Amino acid sequence: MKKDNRKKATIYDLSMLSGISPSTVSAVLNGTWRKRRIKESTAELIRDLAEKHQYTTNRQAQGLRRSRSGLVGLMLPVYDNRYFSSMAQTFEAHVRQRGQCPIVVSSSRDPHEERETAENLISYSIDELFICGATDPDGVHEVCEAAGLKHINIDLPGTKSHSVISDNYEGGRMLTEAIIGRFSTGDPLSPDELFLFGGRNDHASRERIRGFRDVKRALLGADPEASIQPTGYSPNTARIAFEAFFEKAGRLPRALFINSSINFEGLLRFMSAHPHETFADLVVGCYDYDPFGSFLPFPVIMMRQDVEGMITKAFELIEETRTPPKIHLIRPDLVPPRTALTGPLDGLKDIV
Amino acid sequence: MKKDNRKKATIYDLSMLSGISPSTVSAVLNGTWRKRRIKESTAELIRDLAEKHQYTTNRQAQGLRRSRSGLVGLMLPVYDNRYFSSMAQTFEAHVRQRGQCPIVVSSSRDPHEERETAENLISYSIDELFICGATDPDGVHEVCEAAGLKHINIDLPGTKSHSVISDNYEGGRMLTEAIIGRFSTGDPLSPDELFLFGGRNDHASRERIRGFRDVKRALLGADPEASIQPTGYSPNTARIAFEAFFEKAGRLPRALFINSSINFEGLLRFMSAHPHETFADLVVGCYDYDPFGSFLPFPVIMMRQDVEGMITKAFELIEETRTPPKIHLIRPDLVPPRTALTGPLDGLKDIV
DNA sequence: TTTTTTTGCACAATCGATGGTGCAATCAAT
DNA sequence: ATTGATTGCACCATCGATTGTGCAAAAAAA
Repeated sequence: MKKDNRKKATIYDLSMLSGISPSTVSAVLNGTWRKRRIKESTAELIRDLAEKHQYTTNRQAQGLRRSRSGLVGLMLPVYDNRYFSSMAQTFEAHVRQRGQCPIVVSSSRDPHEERETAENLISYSIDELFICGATDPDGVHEVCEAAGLKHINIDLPGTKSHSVISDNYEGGRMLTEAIIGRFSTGDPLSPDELFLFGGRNDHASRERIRGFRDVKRALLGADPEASIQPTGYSPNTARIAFEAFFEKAGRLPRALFINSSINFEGLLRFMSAHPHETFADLVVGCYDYDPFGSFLPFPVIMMRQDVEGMITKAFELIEETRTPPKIHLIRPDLVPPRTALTGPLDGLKDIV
Repeated sequence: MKKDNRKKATIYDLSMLSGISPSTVSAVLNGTWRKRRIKESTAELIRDLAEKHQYTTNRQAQGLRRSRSGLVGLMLPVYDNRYFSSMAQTFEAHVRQRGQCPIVVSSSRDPHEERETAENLISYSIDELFICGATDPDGVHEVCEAAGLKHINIDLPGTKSHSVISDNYEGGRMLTEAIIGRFSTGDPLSPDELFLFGGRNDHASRERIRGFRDVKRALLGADPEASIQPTGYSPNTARIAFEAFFEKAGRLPRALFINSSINFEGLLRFMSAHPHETFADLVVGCYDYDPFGSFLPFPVIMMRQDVEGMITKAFELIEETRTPPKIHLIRPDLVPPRTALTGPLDGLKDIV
């Protein structure tokens, strides 16, 4: 059945076998054959032959010729948390639906690696690049621009191309309000009992902090400078910050605004070193949603960023290259404690 | 500074500009120039020119010529849980360290999509394929074999190529023992109070179930057939199973062996519909580790599969194509409740 | 000085698919 | 029967990089 195993059949093989020219074979197999006035019967013949020999087009060659590869890139800071992994999952679904091939890579929040990654993807002639959570979106923009590659920022905005991001200010407000709302009027929260941990000096953090402060001042009347503790996006630096606070104050604040689920993992590390009682009256608000995080032994309010909405909008906006760069805000959703939301996985078939 | 923006420089451009032949330019830029006896000064000249014009090699062309692309593929069932996302994260680190480009795609546990995905990746001339958690690894093997592509199974084994998987039997045993161990001799667990939920009829589930039953019989003296409830790998089918059980029995079992963190999400969904008290005396053992899952309000014992170990072994074994297919077992680790382990993210720099 | 060896590079074919162009053969119109 | 239009396909250059081969010029050996 199989002729020469090992090596894939090419249009030249099919050409030899059928006595039809390679260009005609190509036209039949890539769908442009009607335009080229190829006979139906000829097309039929070639299609059968292709099927029989399990022909698949060599995309490297195709990409070289067409100078587009069918690859669509997503650059992520990291994979390993539910926000970014659902980003990858959602992105992939969209790309595949368009008949293209998703290629997801991470760049570790390192501006230099971000540029290198972009260069690297470009060398594969990807057709579009979605830049998610980049530390230096404008740097990546330069690289894309120089290569004439369509691109768009997600999660963290740039100034030189369109961006689709969460409405972090509103999200910060909503989350802060919700945290404060957990405390009864009989036992109200004082301004120095609500702290924000995590994040760094990026657009998202700044906006969330702005929302946090505005609401805090409005509802609690004050907002001591010390109540903001940016720790970067790493579990460990967050853990250290919690430990330091605990060391100094003898306890955790009653209420915490945690700037990302990654930082929340820092709290977990802290928790593992301290008894349950330490968290008896704790209320946590966390930016980012994690289903397991929502069910911890203390109330955890989470902000679910609308990943589906962001990706959808990004696919629209990436086509629009003429208008000046704008930032498109997508509203995140407040998730009350003990809530298990459905996610991108729910779209899949259940096979038992 | 920039000459002709928009289009990337090629070796032909550099050739024109320098008056040196394309082949020499190519040799210099791909490192084979010593072998070709190119003068050091010529090489220098070309390298400078390349730098100045931001030359990067067109990998499509290179791949076409060399018939290898520098792409290494990882096929995942899904992204969106901590097991698979850490798999992606770890895989990516390994591939990049080898100077290649990772390309991660998911295939939704659908045998047909698995094959199509493999075909698709092959059409991009990927150099190797890591097949993770495939429903039909042997089907994918066929496709790879026909294309002469090196490949290896991870997480779920095939019979036709090497496989690196968790020691699911031992893992199942360890987890079951640990669950039973949580119950004091004063209030021992009876055989009909320990149930296994989740998974399906795949190698991993079968082995875990085998371990579960062996330990259960040994320690509890019996193992009613009904205590195994495979639900497939979806949160929702698991939720339904928990609801059904609760409906019938009026309560949950005191002890649960949950076959994957995905199924654990089904328990979360169940939890959100029931008050805290329902889970007051629950003990859960979950195959897969999720840091947040480890801190739920009841004791959760988790099995952390050694992703780093599996990937490392897989990279070794994928080279070994002569020996008959073997299954390599990697021992997973038992994670006690309230434990926050470090993960692949901890390797990254902390930038604040 | 002549012959041999080495150095340094250019030439051209090739990887597989694409698409502009050209040209017979068939068919229709005059 | 002649001209003109249409059909059906083959030819060939091209995308950018790689690599086997060939051949002058320079250096070394005779």
